[in-house]
Amino acid sequence: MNAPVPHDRLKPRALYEEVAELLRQRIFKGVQGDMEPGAWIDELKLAAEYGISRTPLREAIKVLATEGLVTMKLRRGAYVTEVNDKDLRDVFHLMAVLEADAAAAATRLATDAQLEELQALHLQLEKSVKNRGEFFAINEAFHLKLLEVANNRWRDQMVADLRKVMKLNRAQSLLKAGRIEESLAEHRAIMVALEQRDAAAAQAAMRSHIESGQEAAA
Amino acid sequence: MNAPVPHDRLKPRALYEEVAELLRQRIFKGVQGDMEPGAWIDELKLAAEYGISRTPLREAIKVLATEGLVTMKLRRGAYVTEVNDKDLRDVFHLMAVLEADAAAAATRLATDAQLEELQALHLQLEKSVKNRGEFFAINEAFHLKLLEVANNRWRDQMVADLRKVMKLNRAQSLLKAGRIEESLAEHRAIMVALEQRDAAAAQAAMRSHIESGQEAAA
DNA sequence: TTTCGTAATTATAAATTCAAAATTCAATTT
DNA sequence: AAATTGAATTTTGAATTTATAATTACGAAA
Repeated sequence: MNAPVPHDRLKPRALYEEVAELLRQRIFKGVQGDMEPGAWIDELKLAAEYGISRTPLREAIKVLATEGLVTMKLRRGAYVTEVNDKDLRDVFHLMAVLEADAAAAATRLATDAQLEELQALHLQLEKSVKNRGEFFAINEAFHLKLLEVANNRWRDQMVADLRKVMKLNRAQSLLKAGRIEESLAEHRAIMVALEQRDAAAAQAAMRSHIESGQEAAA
Repeated sequence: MNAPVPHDRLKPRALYEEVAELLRQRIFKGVQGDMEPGAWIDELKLAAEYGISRTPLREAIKVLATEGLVTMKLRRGAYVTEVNDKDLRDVFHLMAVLEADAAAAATRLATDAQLEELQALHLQLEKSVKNRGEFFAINEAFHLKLLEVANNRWRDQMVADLRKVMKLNRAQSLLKAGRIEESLAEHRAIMVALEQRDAAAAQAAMRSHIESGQEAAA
């Protein structure tokens, strides 16, 4: 009856999404040989390697193309877009601009309850200094919450795209010692500005927070 | 066997790109009945209508999904994202933030030659007040040139995506009389700030310029 | 020897086919 | 009569096949 499935796998996400994620990692981790910046993408080879057909692979490639990670040439295929240090700086800069704008918007839009939620997350963050993994998780939750309060789904999408690039590239966990305390201090400044509903201060604090993170990652 | 030859010549772009553009227009022009916000997308029907197979159609849908115009549900298909007035305001706001940032960056990065190019475009703009179509074309060229000078391809891509939404939605050509003169004055302010290499002034001028355009389009 | 043209090879784009999942409708049971 | 389960239909997701375009190589002619 039900013949044993040769390779049964839990598939929560769509296959092309999965593949897109794998490709992003290969691009940014820089698997030497193939998938390095400027290299043409061999559809057949990759499809064979992942054990899938070309269809979901091509769908994934098109998604990456709209994200700017690969460049498509008509009837020629796709090649990995070159992502150098300048690109990374540019991405960080946009992240700073967008999140700073979100912080400013949040000073106007946040309800008292939402401010308390942010405050609660901040307190959790203060308490998780020892646990690095937890710190990063809560940190991300804080930023996501702030974006939610700022209430602009188009900005959310943009930040998410930028985050994909940043998160995969490098570091993030390579933060030097002392950076966590710095980061906490910056978060405190952001919280103060939010609670005083000082848009300019919140914007400035968030911007310098992200730019500090950039330096720490370099 | 069946050789109806639906489309004969002139295919400069990829089919899925073409289809993506058609779908964008249908979404924003608001073809009543199908493709209105919230409506599920019938792949078979659309593919038949355009005389293509489902493959390029689905590729186009995925592109639109990463642009935020449609939302994909796993194993359920895609539906047209709802784009209401708030969305439009949000998009305009982000446009203002990003272009203002570009203007600020341009004050630092522009070479003298580039400033002259911008000045030349601005003069063309001044001279095209009578011809509305020409005015919009040169205006767009000016903004694109500024982005080029600001030199951040990730921002370019974001602005391009936002522009797609704005351009298709409506208005833009529905500018009320007198708006052109206003717009010119704002452009003059931007040019002055650029030539004085005053980042803050350029940023503020561009931001108010875009926000004025928003009001005019409302 | 070099250049232009044509043919062959290779890879991508699109269409068709196949499979899997979800929704709907009907039937049976409580 | 209502609710739940199961089967059938509909629709999406993936694989395979077919067609088309581009590049390269080979040959002939200048």
